[in-house]
Amino acid sequence: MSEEREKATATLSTRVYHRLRQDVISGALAPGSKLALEMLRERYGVGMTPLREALYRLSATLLVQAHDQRGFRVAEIGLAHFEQVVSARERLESLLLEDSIRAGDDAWAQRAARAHAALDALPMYEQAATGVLNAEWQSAHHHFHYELLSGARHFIQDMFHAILWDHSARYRNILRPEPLPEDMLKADHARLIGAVLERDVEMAVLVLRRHIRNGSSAILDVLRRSP
Amino acid sequence: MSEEREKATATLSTRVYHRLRQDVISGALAPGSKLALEMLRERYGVGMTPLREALYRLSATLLVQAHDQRGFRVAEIGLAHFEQVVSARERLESLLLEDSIRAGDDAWAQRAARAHAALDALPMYEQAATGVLNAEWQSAHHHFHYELLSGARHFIQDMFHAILWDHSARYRNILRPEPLPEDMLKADHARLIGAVLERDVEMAVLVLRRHIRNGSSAILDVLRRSP
DNA sequence: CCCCGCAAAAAATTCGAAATTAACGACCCG
DNA sequence: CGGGTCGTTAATTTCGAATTTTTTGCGGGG
Repeated sequence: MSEEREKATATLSTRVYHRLRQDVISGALAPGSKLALEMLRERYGVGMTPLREALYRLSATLLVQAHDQRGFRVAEIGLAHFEQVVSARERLESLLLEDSIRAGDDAWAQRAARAHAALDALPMYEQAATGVLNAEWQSAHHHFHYELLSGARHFIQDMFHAILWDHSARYRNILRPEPLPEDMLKADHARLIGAVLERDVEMAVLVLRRHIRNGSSAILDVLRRSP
Repeated sequence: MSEEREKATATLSTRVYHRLRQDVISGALAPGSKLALEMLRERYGVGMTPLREALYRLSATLLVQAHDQRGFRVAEIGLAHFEQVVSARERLESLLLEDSIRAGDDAWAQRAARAHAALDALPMYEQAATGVLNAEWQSAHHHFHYELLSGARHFIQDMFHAILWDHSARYRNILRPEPLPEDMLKADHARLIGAVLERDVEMAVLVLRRHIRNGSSAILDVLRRSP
């Protein structure tokens, strides 16, 4: 696919950007920690130039902060910040879902349905007990939500959504909240795709808002317990 | 001010970023045009490194597009794109204004009132006939709208708003639509600050939405006439 | 004892050129 | 005559070192 070709022709700058982004989101690079250039150069095995280019690109998503003449730091996490991420996601995703349902054609609805089927078939946790998320499930989950909101193309708002999603994922990865009951998520997703296929905007938006809030509440608990 | 100090310690990368951004917004660098690195290096009198860093930062705001292994281009303009910018602005600014009025304290309301007074005192056009916008007025206009929406601090949404504002300004600068009647804008601004001081969310949001639509309609006309 | 200023060290920034990749055009072959 | 291939040229990307700036540690007043 086009992804393959893009990877083949990707510059070092772009490849480092993706690895760096992943390391910030996963928590491998801790919030607030200094991003010493020499250390990163070693870590990713590249020169100064692509490294700095990647860091500046990431700084535009607020996952890292750039300070003139004093380098880069991983963005801090905190209750106030996360509340804003959740609130912005709830608002933005509601609007995008509404637009999608109104403007999306049948091909879109089918893509969403397929994404739901794929997600539904996967187990959420590696082993039921541990509460460790299954990487495949995470990817399918992201894809499902992405397809849901992609019925109407929104150049800019899609970018905003991607940024907010990354920030959310970071909090989940770092704070490792109480795992959610798999049944509840499955039910949410089923209701979501159901409402979408019936073109029931009101229901779909309601379910999505609750889905976002439910998924955030355990993280908010952790943040409120230990600031 | 802190601005002064920041300028003093700003890196070349940051200074080039601001100049590049201004040149894209003003239209000095035409939509769709190729950003040849050698040409830009000459134009801004800097080396490759800060230039590329600035270009990547701008690419994160969608004002320029980066293509791996084939350089950078200024983003295209078009009707569909502008409609999305306007729609996103209307939605986002409504939400931010609502939050501002609810959460903003008296100090905020006073800042907004001062910004309005400063704006109201300035003439909108250089000379009434030409329809050329007064640069001072533009800056005061931006500042007024920024203050209006800054009653509640929103790290991420504020960034989104800044991006949308830049895109809007670019269309205005490039397409040079029929100038708006100065009286109408003055009336909009007066109603806005009035509603804010009375903490009338419903009225303020209504006026703001119409203000955005009114300001966009002449630009939409130009886009619809000549794609 | 703390604060200020002054080196020395460390870190970030920037440059110019080398290495890599895409774009262009002439040439050959079907 | 059209389509594809191979040089050649032009452009982008990358590196390593030089430059500039911040940080750190130390000694001398206040």
